[in-house]
Amino acid sequence: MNDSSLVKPHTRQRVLEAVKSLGYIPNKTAQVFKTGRSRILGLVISTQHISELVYNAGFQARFKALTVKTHNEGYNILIISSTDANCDSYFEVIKNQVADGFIILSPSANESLTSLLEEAGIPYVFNMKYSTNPEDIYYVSSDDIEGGYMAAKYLLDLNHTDIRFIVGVVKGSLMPFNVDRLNGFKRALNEYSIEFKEEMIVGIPGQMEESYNLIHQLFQSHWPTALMISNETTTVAALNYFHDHGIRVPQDVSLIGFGPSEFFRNLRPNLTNVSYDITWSSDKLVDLLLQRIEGKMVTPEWPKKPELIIRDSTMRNFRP
Amino acid sequence: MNDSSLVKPHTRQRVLEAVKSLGYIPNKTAQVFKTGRSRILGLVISTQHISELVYNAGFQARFKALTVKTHNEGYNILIISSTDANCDSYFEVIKNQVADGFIILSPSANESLTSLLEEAGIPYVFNMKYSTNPEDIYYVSSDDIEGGYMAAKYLLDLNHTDIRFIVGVVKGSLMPFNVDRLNGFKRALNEYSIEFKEEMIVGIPGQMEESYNLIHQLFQSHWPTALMISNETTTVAALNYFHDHGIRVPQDVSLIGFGPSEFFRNLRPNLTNVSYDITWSSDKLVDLLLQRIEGKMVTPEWPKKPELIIRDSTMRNFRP
DNA sequence: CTGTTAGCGCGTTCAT
DNA sequence: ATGAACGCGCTAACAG
Repeated sequence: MNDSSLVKPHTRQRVLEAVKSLGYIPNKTAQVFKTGRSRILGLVISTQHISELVYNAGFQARFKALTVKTHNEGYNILIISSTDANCDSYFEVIKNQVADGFIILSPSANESLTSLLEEAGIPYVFNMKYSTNPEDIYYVSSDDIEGGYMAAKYLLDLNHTDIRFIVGVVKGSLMPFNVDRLNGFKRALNEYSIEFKEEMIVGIPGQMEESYNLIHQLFQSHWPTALMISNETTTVAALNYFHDHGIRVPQDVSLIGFGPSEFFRNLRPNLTNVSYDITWSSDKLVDLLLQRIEGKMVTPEWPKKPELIIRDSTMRNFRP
Repeated sequence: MNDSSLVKPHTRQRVLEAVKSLGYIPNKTAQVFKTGRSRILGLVISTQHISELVYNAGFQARFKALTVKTHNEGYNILIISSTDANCDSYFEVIKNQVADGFIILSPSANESLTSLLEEAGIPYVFNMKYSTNPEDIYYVSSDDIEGGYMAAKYLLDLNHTDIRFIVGVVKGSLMPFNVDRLNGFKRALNEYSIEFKEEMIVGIPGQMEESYNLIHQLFQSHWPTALMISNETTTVAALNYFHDHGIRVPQDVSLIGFGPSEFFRNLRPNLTNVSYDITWSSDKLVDLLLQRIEGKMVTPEWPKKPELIIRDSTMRNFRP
């Protein structure tokens, strides 16, 4: 049944016939037990993350890319949702799953989780760098510093100086990739000798309603000439707010989004955006995990630079 | 370790200490093998379906609802993607997975798949009715006839008679739920003594680009006063087309969507839509499957009626 | 309450 | 080229 080359075609034929007539189905569980390989990869996500799925185009794109790649490699994905954002609880959940390895989409991974996984000998990868320890190499990051830089530089070139950078905030602190984007933003300001002010950064929770309200508050108190928005849901909320209040994009305010280009192309107006190659990074992530699991060779690569897609939501600033 | 009530607290304490000091982790695979229960539910999806994930709000909502419900019941979801649309291949994929049961999101299930699963004793449920055999009871449907009816009736009450019903077409044929919606549509026409014409039905593939182009063709040849659109992607494509060509909603054309209310609330204009309770039906679906797996009692219920959410994309027709 | 043991269904090895 | 036997790590049943 397992295509062994030691079996005569005739014998195989007879076996297969018996299988068919008896309706025999091999016990997959016993196979997994015996071989120690389930060909399942665990995808660890917080339940909160799943709840924000609608309109979170970045997650959708990553989910799709991971599923397709995993399928092509002969694996399946097990969705492992953890209610608790506490990272130690992640380990409890992870070790209780049947999987050959784990992809951890964690906004808040930490070093104790890493060491627990390492000690237990469980193969894992993270979708972003979360620690400063140079020995932590099991992640595929994107070049977020460059992303923040290129968006800001483009706006500065268009004569915008009154910019607001809207970033998602989880439990009062910035996600690591947002810290990077922010640093890129600051670097661009610095190059153009524009002083960075704290008020340029606007922290916003990722949900639609709250985003809408906070955009409202922002524009009540001060109307910037340009906006960079670090997550898709808030970008949609902002567009809706502008639509509802007759604020024209880009005439009254320029707007740059971050995320999958396809998503922004289907908005109106078409949005200028910083686009990351999520398919690429997802593929690399799975390759990295399979390397740990099956010793598959992987050529290490630098994070791919994001791309600035210029469309219809940005224009030159003429305000003083 | 398994919280047996037969063990003295003191002994348990000692065991737990040993576990900790040795770093012992139970072999989940062996547990699954021995007990025959993995607490995994397989979610069977075609790869094409996954590819259309972005903007497919109905799928996102169902995925989220299923994941949350499953998690609450102490199970995890295994994503099983099948490349082939051929249903016999589904069985091959399904029987090769470690799972206690399967949720099949198939647009094209058939009766041979059912009988294969039945014979093999594999617990399964479908997310929609796909056959006319009254013995096939393992599905949770929604009341799509009513959905089509209430949308059409609402438009007819608003004096619209020149209506187009845009429905997704897969491989040249309508999905079963679209057949139902269409029948509801016809029933409403009949009640108002409006003659049904074939041209009222416009078949469209679900993707964004094609939808956009077909909407364009439709409006080039004939401009109806109202549109009912059976899938979300096409709805977004239509809104984008109207935006790009200065067609006002609802002044120039009324529009009714089908799908999760939340999705349509975040569009501009806010869309009148027929809303199904996907959380409810997903919960019921998981309950039904768990009933088959663990003999859990389930009270059978009628499909829940959809709700017509009236918002800003529909108005009275004044054209003759 | 605690310690011992059979056996789940495979893949693998070894003898024929 | 084929058949027989072993054992993976755990749970459950049973003896003590």
